[in-house]
Amino acid sequence: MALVDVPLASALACSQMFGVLSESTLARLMTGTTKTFFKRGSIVFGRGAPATGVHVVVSGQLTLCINAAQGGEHVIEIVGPGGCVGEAETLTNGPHMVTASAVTDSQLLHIARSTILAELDRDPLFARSMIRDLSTQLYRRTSDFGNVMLHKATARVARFIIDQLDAQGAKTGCHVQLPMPKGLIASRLNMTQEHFSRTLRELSTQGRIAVKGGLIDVTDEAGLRLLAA
Amino acid sequence: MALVDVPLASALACSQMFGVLSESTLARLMTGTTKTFFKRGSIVFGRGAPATGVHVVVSGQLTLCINAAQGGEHVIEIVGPGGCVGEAETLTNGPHMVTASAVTDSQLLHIARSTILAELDRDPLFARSMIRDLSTQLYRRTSDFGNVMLHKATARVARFIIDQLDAQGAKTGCHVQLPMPKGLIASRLNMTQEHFSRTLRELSTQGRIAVKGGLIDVTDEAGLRLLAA
DNA sequence: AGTGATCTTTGATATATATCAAACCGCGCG
DNA sequence: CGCGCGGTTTGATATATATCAAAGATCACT
Repeated sequence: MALVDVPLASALACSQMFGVLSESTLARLMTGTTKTFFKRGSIVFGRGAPATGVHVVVSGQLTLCINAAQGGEHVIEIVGPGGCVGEAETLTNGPHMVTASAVTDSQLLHIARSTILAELDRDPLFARSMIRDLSTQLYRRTSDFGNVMLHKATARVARFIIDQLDAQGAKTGCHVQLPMPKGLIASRLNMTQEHFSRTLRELSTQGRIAVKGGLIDVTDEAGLRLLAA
Repeated sequence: MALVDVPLASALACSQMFGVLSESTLARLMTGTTKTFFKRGSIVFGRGAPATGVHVVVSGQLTLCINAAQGGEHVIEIVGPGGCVGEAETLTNGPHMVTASAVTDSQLLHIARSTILAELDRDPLFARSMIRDLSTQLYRRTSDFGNVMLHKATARVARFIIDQLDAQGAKTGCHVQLPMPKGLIASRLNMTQEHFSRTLRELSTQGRIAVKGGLIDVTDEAGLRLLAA
């Protein structure tokens, strides 16, 4: 698990949001950027804290959890390399509504709020990039919301597997590697891990998938897609 | 229910998003703006349709619904005067994921996609305004999402009433006027209208509220806030 | 290889919420 | 005035999902 020490600029450049920016913009952004490292399980920022800026994931994985006063907590998003967290809070200057934590050891970049704001005013291209990023996130969040409201657990699980299949591409054939512990995925799908486990079993007795640990074999993709719709 | 025929510019200017813009920006935006009117129950845009631009609500009310293949449908947002819909889809150029329909007769403005895009490039202030709007929406959507995932129906109802109370301000004392038929509110809270009805009754036997038709009397605000947390 | 610690499965049970069916109400309209 | 109709309430029942408890599996680390 050795972490390659990627230079700041190229690390920024391979994220969705910052990849398209000009050299000079990147240079100015780097002024307010610091490298940070979080060990697996540690908290990047907590609910209620003021947003200090945007975090970019260079390596590792973060979860965004929303947590109730009474200890309950739910994963609402899983962010991998190239992803950003904290944009909305940084821009509205509201407190964080979610807690971000590192699922695995993670290398992040932190870009200070003031740097972001200054650069938004300076570079229209950056503003456009931010607009694109926010729109995409809003679109996805809305889609997730609808998915949870509208579909039953089985359908949500089917959809999740299909999404993973599409995301991991044809390179794996019909195998899907679950990107994190099942408990977290369950939470992301708004169900308990017990229920998730049972649902997986149900799908496999139906012959749609075969589960071996964190590896899922999709044996009836069409049927699964049907369930997911 | 006579609709006042407000001039375009002042209509635009009283929306959150466009209110801060300069005269000249507004003038250019108006070039691509048309007034539209939708009768109660009619559809402004449907799921799957390409986004043609942004709609601004001048008067009336819209619902944004997400609908399943199997006919199920859920309100995810209620938009009143001054609000905007369709930004995310217009900007990502993806198809609409939600269906917008008029709950009451509604006067809208439609600003064409190309006009929006052109003006974003031209006026940094407009870009900033858009960024603020998107961030706010993302923040709110996330909050709603968390609310649905994390809290039980009673808590969601309590929260809704509290939100309405805060929104309608001190001017009404502790009365809240429900902004639309209970069935739609129930859907917005991700529950059936029957369940909503029962929950309201439960809250009222607990002495926290008193319901008379669409008017709710908050008799124990503190207790309600506690439930909502 | 052994050994905790974490993750996962399984079973029994409780609870929240949906569904179906019918009655009820307020209200515009003939 | 009565009639019909959308919206609301109520009751009985079904289903989905959570909770609690314990056993089992997996995996990092010694």
